[in-house]
Amino acid sequence: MKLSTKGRYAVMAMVDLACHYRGAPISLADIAQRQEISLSYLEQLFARLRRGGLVRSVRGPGGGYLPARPLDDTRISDIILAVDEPIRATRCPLGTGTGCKSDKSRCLTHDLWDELGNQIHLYLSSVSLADVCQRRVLGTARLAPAERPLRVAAQ
Amino acid sequence: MKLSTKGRYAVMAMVDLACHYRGAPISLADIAQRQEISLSYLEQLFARLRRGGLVRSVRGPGGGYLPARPLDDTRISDIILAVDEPIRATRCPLGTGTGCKSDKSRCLTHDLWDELGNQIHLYLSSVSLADVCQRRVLGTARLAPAERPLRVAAQ
DNA sequence: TGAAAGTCCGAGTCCATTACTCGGAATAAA
DNA sequence: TTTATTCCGAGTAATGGACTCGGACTTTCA
Repeated sequence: MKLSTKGRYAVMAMVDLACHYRGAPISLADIAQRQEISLSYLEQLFARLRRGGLVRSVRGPGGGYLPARPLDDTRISDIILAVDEPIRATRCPLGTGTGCKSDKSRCLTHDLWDELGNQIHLYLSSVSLADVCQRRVLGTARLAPAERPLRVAAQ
Repeated sequence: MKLSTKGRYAVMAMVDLACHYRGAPISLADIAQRQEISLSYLEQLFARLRRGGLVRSVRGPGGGYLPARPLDDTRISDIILAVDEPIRATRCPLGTGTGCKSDKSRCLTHDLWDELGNQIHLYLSSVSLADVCQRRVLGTARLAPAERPLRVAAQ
């Protein structure tokens, strides 16, 4: 789970789309203007989102993009995963369950990064587009841990 | 809280230092060899760690670095904060409590990133160097949330 | 039927950061 | 006084992120 501004742009755009969606497709030009993101860059992002099955597209005048799923069924983690490359294999391959490059002894910090990745994924998959549109975000941190609505993705 | 490979290198080095520390200073050359990080790069990282008060240095032959504090008192978040630049002010200034650039309506995703930053900091400040050295890392995720030892930094 | 509004696609550019290298100075132990 | 180390600043190569550009394709509507 990589965290770049690219992923943030994608989330901003998806949130904009979700919040303004009233049944008709929404054009990238609109989103570009509202969110102050360049149109061409948005095109790239939405190409990935479409391939990831998060949005549907309609071509021609009056066309644009629509959410492909119910808003409370699209999680923030889905968006970021669709847009960002899987982490690049540096010295210590984070995402992969495999051991580290130095075979001799297992990389001491490996478990740490693994677990951090889990935590991030856990949080981001507990928040849906609907949550963000309805400003139901900040509350989660304030709840007692037990009542926190963590819908963890199986996996 | 930025997450770069730079911060990961710093954590790897600090963990190496902590785990091998037996009272005598440890030279960067040793760490460089064990962790396969270039010596000069380590020098840069440790310059920051020293300025951040995380390590002490001893010059001359037999010299090197020592942890400045007890191992269970140095949290992973301290290391990353010491090494990484504060997040650069892009369109939506994450760390700052201020509003977003577009004054008209508050950036919809702002709270989300804020909260994610909290979550990351929360986790990384709940893990100490001692935890990593003694492989007490993976356990935390398995605990029920209530028993999770979250020592949140005041702030 | 054709112009216009939109998506689609690939290539290329610019820039900041990362991950280094290099050279040398300061310091302290042997 | 040699040598092992930290310290410091400057420079550099490579990488990836954040775009731009040009043009194709698709569909609506006048």
